Amino acid sequence: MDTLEELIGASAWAAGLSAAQLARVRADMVARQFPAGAHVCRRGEPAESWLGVIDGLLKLSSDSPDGRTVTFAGVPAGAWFGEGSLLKAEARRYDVIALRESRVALMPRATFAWLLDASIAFNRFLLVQLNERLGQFIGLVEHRLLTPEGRIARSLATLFNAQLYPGVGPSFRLSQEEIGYLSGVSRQRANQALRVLEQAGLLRLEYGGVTVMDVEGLRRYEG
DNA sequence: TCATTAAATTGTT
DNA sequence: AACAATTTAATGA
Repeated sequence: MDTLEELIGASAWAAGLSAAQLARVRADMVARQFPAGAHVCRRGEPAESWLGVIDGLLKLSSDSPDGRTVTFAGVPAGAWFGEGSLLKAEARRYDVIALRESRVALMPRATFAWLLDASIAFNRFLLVQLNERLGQFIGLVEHRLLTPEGRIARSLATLFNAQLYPGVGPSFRLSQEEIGYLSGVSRQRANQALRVLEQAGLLRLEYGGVTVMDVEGLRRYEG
């Protein structure tokens, strides 16, 4: 995607809005560009907006006290996130970092709150979104118990969640280094594990990307 | 269109 | 972490 307008057009929640509602949403939102490695949000910051990814790839992560980085989720283009902190009026619970150069759309909290009151379609969208995320986080609990193959399979399966990330097709531009960041393994180990998964017929590796052949297989993979 | 070069990514230790 | 090999993208003749 190239523009804020395109992102809105591709978003399920926008389809249910009236022309007038859409007009206000468009007027209130802004887009910002972040270079690779930059913080989009910092943990502990007050959450002032709902975020959508126009282009690029973000990760939601947190640094534990002992210095280890735990990644909760990768967020590809077309996805929206951050509703949890807005709904509870609390500080951001995680860091948001651009894994590659990315463009992000920001909806001010006031607009978000207004949509919540004004649109049933918007509420429905958030309900599904929150439910899908709950599923993701339940899966996260056992993430550390899995082999590197299992972790990567799990991370990819969540990234190819059609409900949360409608912009992600079967083949996706994603380097092995990025897969490593999302899965919590080194690039070297990611490279090794990815080829095991390819041998198992679950995905196909290409230069600079992957094609997922069997999402369910990845989700169920136990290594 | 082809050749050259730089940058990105992968494969391996 | 470092290094070599491979692929892609960009450039200019």
